Amino acid sequence: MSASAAILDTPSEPPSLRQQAVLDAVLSLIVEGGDPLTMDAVARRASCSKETLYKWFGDRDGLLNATVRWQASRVHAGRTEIDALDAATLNKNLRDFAESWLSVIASPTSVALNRIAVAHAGSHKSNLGAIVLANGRVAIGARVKPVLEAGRAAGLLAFEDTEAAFRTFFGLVGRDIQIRLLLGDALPLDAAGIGRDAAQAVEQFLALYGRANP
Amino acid sequence: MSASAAILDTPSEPPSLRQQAVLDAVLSLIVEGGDPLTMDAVARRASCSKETLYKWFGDRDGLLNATVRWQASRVHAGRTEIDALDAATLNKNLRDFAESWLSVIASPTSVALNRIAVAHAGSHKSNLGAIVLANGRVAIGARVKPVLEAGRAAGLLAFEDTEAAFRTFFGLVGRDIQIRLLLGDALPLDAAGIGRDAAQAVEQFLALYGRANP
DNA sequence: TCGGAGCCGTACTGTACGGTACGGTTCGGC
DNA sequence: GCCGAACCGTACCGTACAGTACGGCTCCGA
Repeated sequence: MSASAAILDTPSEPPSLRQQAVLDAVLSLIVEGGDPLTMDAVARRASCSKETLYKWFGDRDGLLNATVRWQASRVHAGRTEIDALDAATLNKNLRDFAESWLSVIASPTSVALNRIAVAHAGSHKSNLGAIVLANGRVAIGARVKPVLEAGRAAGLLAFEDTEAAFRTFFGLVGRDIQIRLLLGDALPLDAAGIGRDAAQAVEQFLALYGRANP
Repeated sequence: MSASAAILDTPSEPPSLRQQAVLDAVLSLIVEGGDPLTMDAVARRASCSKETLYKWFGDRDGLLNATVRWQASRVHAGRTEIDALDAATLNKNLRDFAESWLSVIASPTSVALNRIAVAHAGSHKSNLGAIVLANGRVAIGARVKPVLEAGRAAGLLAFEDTEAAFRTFFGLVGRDIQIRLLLGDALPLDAAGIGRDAAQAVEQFLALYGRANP
């Protein structure tokens, strides 16, 4: 484990439109929470028969798997251009990453999906946790690290180990937010707050790893 | 929510020795993971009857609740003395906190218990998540913050908001570790590594918040 | 117009598990 | 030695839910 390909093994073909609708139904049920996610409930919500669910997704686990992948498939934001990196651009890029990451982990969908994956990781079989990890922490790492390295190449940052630098950044941004949300803490977090938090995290990161452009 | 008393409402009397043995059986089953925690399994492991379980703990939720509390009750480490705080002592105190916190979140017991609590927080009722939070993040906060404030009083640290400073410390120490472990990532983390990580986190924290003693 | 594929809705089966009931045993008080 | 309380082991009940079966509808291609 520990990282992996972007989408992770057993790619399978993408879901048809109807299947996407079913997966969206699953997502809506997951986010609503409350009653436990049953196949009956999914079939009812998606207006399809259970037989079809089993035909398309194999079993309950397969359905969850497909749902997590489906959600993951529409997160990946556009790649950022990184050349001619000056201090302001670096700062802005990092702030964007921080904001988008905070927005993601604070979203009800992310919280609900992570809860499912965490619970699943306990009674193992299948790799929900790995999928979530690959599309969360690992994906953002893959996008931030090139920026960090570009910053170093431009003489704006100083560090030895890119991974270590990224993990520090990750920690400064996320702090206790994700675990608190997962545990049900009602953490107030609006867009303005996220903006402020992101800016502070970047500032702190630059204080640790930045150096005046020589 | 958001913080709370040390043990959280409905204190009830402490479990008897026999009851403690039962709760330890629950813990061992939880940590072992694998098959889902059933009342039959608990009764078998603890060599007691299900009737007794229900008599003592009410229902499955009550048993989980008591288990989490029981585990929490034996974590609280001794209070540290904080007067005559010089730079070396502050450094050592923070490093101790960081190490002990990392050791906790990396322990199989913590991981398993947090998984249960996270899963529970989804389909709410009862406050497992709040209990875990109160005895984890909040408890360590309550112990670290006085040290931070003593450091500030001694002119070693500079910050406005103690809570904010602590959250930064928390983020620098924990980074992505807890979420990765919860999601089942096989993160290698031995005592030596924890020591190194803790030292680095403290160093970074002091770089952000420290100031030369005037 | 027909046949068949795909799917919906619903009814059904099997089983795992939470919770209860009860007989048998141990043990402390009298 | 006797009684009752606490508790163990096991059997039992009810239900919720994963997974299956099937009849009927729709749509498409021949």
